[in-house]
Amino acid sequence: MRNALLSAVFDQMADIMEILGKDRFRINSYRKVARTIGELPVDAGLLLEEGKLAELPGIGKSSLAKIREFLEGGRIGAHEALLEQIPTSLLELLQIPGMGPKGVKAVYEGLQVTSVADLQEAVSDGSVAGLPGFGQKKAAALLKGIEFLQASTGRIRLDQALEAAEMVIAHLRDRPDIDRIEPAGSLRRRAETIGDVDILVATRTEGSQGSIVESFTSAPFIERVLAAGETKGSAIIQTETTPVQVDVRVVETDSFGAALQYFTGSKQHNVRLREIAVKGKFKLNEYGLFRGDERIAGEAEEEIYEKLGLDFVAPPLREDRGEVEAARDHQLPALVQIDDIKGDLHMHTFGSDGRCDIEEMAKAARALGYEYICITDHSESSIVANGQTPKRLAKQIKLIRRINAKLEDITVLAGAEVDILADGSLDFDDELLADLDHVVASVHSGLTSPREKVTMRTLKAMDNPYVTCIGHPTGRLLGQREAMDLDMETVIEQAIQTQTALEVNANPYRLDLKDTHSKMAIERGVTLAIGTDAHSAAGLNLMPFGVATAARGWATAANILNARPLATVETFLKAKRPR
DNA sequence: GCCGTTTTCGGCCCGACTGTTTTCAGTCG
Repeated sequence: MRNALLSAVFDQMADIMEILGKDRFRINSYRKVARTIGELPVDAGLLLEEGKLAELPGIGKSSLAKIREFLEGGRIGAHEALLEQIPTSLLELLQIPGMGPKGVKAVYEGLQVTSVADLQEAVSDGSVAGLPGFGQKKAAALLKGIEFLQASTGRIRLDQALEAAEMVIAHLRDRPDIDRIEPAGSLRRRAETIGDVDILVATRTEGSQGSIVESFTSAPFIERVLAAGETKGSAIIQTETTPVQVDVRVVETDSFGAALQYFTGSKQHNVRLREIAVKGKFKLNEYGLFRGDERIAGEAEEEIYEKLGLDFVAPPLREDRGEVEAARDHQLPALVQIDDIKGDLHMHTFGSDGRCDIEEMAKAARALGYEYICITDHSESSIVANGQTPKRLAKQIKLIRRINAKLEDITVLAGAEVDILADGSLDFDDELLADLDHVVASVHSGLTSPREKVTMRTLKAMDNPYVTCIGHPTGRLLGQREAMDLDMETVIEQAIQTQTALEVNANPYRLDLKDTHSKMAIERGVTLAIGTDAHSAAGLNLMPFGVATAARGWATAANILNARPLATVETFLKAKRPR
């Protein structure tokens, strides 16, 4: 999609202007355009044609002209003019922790440093430490920063972030001087990937803040301490799978709510709130909401919103994607929650590449309080996943029926995850599919094909009267594989026309549909199915990641197929079949 | 560069930590 590229160009223009020392408000507006375009669930070119691009907040006349220039000619003159003013390699330096635009400018102008390698050398020979504003410590910190950058894998997945948070919380929890301890930041908002993990701690014990920070920075799992002050500690910790940066902030209990609000973000959401505060002659910071010197809210997060005239905004919505206006107008959705989920319609067993049998999955699902599950093993052409032949599937269907008759308190549906082949046809014929209760159709190969091709395959699969859901629609694997270039508008339209559900795959590698696509689908009236794609009984526990992603797409329980009782689900699954 | 139930001009969110400094700039979130 061109959006990502266009967004990167605006960000790069902002980066260059920062190094050049241009007006920061102007830079901010470029950043805002970059973010708006980057988050669009549909192609910017489409919106441009429809004349809707200029309606987006933060996109004015000048930005619109640049966007048009890019979409029509693949370039922006202003961007190229900026690029001519500095060596492009300088932009890499901005990635180094501790290196900002001013620092980049200083090493460039003072030492002719233009790359990370140059900087490393300049630190080693002592010349960086001699620059005005720099010194020995700063130089040493930069070297560490370069090492970190080179070792880091970038953003981490939700499950990895959760693991890091749990390690830190378990380490601190037993201190008697801690009243409350909770993850904040993008982890609390359940964003699809996490930069660093924020943990917020409340204490009412006088003078114990520094000691709490200290007990964090001296924990056994700490790899390197980045900063340690009276109220904030920052460190790299080693989890099972990856190093993670964790920030611990300690506040007094009576400002915990304000701090939780503040540190949960997002940054854009908070900016909106502080703007509202300023207009109402208040001041909002992490210590509370103030009118003059008087604190009028702070201990509870809910109070902050209430005093600002807003309904409480659940953390997954805090992205400045319309939630502030909706909170003001009392139009926020009642978000789907994990307790709404009544079943799981996507899982694998020994039948293909799962590691448990049908009964084990059913019992684990029952322990989760589910009414029903559906077994959806792979189809024949998924050879690496030990996909089932038609014969094996026919046998499995009988087995499922037998087990279902035996089990109490839970219904096991028979299904399959059927490959969508290169021409859009399916791996099983209709006769076999007709024997199933639920058919998840998924693309597993040729994900890098052009937009027309991957879209055609998906649309054609939905035309099949037995396909009840499209599994992990874009096929992305976070940090590993790009999403297919699906024409999501058309896919969503087809999902409505054919009464096919779209999956929100709950696996933290996938989260597919992602939040913005889920939102778009829900706005058009598509039914979503949150599936874990579990390959073992433990995999069923991934459901909360899917629920959070759907909630980030503004989903209510009514939008979610598997939040409905079994009878209603069965009606949906039969709706498109020939009668 | 964007934007307007106080504005088409004059604003545009807030504080902690660090290191280099004698009062603060840069970076980060």
